[in-house]
Amino acid sequence: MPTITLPDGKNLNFSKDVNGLEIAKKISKSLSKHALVMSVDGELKDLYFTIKNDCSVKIFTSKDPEGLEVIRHDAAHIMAMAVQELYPGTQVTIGPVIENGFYYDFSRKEAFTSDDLIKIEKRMSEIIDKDIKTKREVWDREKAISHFNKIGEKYKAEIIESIPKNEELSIYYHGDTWHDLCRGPHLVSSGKIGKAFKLTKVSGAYWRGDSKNEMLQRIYGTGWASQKELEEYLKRIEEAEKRDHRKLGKEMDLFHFREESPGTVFWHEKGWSLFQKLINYMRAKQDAAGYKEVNTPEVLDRLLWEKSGHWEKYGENMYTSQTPDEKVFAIKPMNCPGHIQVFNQGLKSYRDLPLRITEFGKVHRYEPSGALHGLLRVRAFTQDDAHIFCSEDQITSECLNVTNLILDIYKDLGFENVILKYADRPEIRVGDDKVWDKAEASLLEAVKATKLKYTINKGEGAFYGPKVEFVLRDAIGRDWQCGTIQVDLNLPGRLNASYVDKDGTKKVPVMLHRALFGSLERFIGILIENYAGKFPFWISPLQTVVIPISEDFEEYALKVSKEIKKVGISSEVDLKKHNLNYKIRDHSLAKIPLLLICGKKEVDSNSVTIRKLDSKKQENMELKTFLKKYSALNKASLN
RNA sequence: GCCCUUGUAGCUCAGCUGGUAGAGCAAUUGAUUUGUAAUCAAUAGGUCCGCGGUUCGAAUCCGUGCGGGGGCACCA
Repeated sequence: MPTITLPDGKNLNFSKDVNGLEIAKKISKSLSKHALVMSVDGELKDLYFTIKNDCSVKIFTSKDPEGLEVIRHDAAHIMAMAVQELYPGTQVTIGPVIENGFYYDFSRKEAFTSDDLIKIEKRMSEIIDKDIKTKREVWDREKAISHFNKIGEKYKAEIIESIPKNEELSIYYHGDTWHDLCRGPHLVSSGKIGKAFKLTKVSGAYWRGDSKNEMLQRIYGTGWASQKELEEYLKRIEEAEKRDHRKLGKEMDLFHFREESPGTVFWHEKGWSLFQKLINYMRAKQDAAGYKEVNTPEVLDRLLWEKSGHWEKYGENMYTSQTPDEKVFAIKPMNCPGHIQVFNQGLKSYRDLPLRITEFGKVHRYEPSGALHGLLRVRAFTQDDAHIFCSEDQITSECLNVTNLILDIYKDLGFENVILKYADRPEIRVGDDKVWDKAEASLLEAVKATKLKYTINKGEGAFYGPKVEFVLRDAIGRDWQCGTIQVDLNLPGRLNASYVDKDGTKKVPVMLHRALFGSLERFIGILIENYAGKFPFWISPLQTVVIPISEDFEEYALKVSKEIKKVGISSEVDLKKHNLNYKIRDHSLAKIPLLLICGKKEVDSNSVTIRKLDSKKQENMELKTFLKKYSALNKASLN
C-alpha cells in the first residue's frame, strides 16, 4: 500500500502496487496522456515500473528535459530497429542521446548513403505509427552474452562483458522481437516519440572512441518534442551556416586557403587590415598593462627543443627543417622557450619581477589533416602570447591582472558572456606536490576573485601546472575556448632561468603562460561568425565607401575620401559606371558599415550623406563634423 | 590519421544512362549620368583538380594522388 509523494508535497495513497501510468491517471487526464517517464526517489524509471513502497514520484512530459531525453533515446532505438529491418546483417553497438538529438553506431560492410537515411526515416515513421509496445526484461549475464553472440551481435556481447558483474542487465523489447541491451528508461510505446525528428548525417566513428579500433558507421539524428521546435532547430543550423567564416571570408575578400599549403592562411588586404587592427589594439592594451613586446626566432635548433621537452612530447606535431650543413632545426610550435632565452639575458633580480614578455608570435603545428577547419583550426597561426616571470607570491595578483585584461578585451570586442574552466593537477605531472598546492590555490583564488561562473575540470591541467581557460559565448549561443592562463613550474628550471632573491640566493621563477585570444586567426574566424561579417565600425576592414551620384561629383568624392583617410579611417571611392541603387546594393552586400553619398547637395554644402549598413535612414552631415565624430569613434577602444 | 562525401569559367552552380561543355552574377566594351538594395546591349572567358587505366571516344566509368566538406580520433 504505497504512499506516493508528489513534487508539490501532496500525497497519494494507493491500496495496491502501482505504476507511473496509474499515478499519472490519478493526477489528471491530460498528464496521463502526456506522461513520458518518471523519477522514483530521484531515479528515472519506465512509467510501467511497479512501485511497491512509499516514495516520491515526479512525472515528466516532453516539456521537461528528462522527457525530451527519453524521446531522443527511443528515437535512437527505433532507428536501430529500422536499420536492422532494412539492412539485415548490420550489427548494433551503442546509441546515446546527445545535445539536440541522438546517434547510433552500426557495424556494416556497405556504407550508408543519404538515400538510405531517407529510407530509414520512413521506416521509423511506420514503426512509430504502429505504436508498438515497449517491454523491459532483466536477463542473466551469461544468458545475455551467449544470446547476443548467437545472434551475431558481437559488439553487444562485448559491452555486456565490460559491465560490472553486480549491475542488473536490462533488455528492452520494442514490439515482440526487436530488442536491445539498454539501461533505459524508455517510453511506453513507439508512438510517444512523435514525428519531430530527422536523420541528419552519417559519418565514421571508432568503436569505443579509440582510433586503434575499427571504424563504425554513425547515423546522427535530431529529435524534438514538437514539429515547431524541430523547425526552429533546423533554422538555427541554417543561420549558423550563413555565418560560416569560410564562406564570408571568401565573399568579403578577407583571405583564402590553397592546396599548396593546407591549413595556412593567405590574408588579403582587407583581412590583413582587420588582423593589424586587432594587434594594434592589443598592443595598446598590453603596453598599459606593463608588458614588454619582443620578437623571437621562428626556427630554433633541435637541441633547444630537446632540452625544453617539446621534442620528446610534441615532436610529432612539429615541423622541422634541415639545413645544408645537416643540422636539424624546428619551426617553433610555441614561443615559451624563446621567451625564456630573452629572460635569461643578463642577471635578473627579484626587483625585475614580475617581468611580462609578450610576442605576437607565429607558430607552426602539424595538425592532423582531418582536424583542419578554416581559420578555426590551422597549421600556422599567430598567438597573442605572453610569459610572465614572477615569484610564487605574485601568482595570484598576476593571474588576476591577466583575467581583468582578458575580460576587458573581450568586452571591447562584444563578448560579455564569459565563463572559466579551471583545471588542476593531472596524474602524470612534474614538480613537488607542495608547489602544486600553492600554484593551484593561487590560481583558484584568482578565478574566484573574477566572480565569473567557473567549472572545475579535475585532473585536466597541463603536466607542468594548473590552468584556466576562458570560454566566451557568441551571438548565436555557441561557446568558444579562447584565452588561457597556465602556471608553469617546470620549464623555467629546465631552461635554467633564475633570479637573485632578496636574501641573495638564486631562485627559479614561476612562469605564467597566457594568451588573450589564443590564436589571432581563430579569433578572427569567431569574430566573423559572431558578427555575421558585419563588424563594428572600428575594426571593419573597409570602413567607408564614397559614392558619387554621377560623374560630375567624382572629384568631390575623391576629395572626401582623401580627407577621411587622413584621419585614419579607411575609405574607397566607387567610380564604377553604375547607378546609385546598384552601388548601394553592392556595398551593402559587402557589409561596408558606412556609405557616403555625394551629389549636388553635398558639394554645395561641403557635406556627406551617410547611409549606415542595414538602415534606410539617411543622415546629412558637414564633412568637418563627420570627420570629428567618426575619428573619435574609431579610436574609442584604444584608450 | 580514419570513415563517408566532394572537386566544371573569378563566384554560385547545371551538365540524364560515356559522343571533347552551359546558365546567372562578376569582368571587358558601348549606350545611359542616374538621389538610397540589381539600367540596357554586346564581347570575352574553361588542362572539366593532377596522374594512370577501360573505351573508337571520358567532365561523365575504374584506380591512385592532392585539396575541400561532414563526422571520429587529435587539439601540448
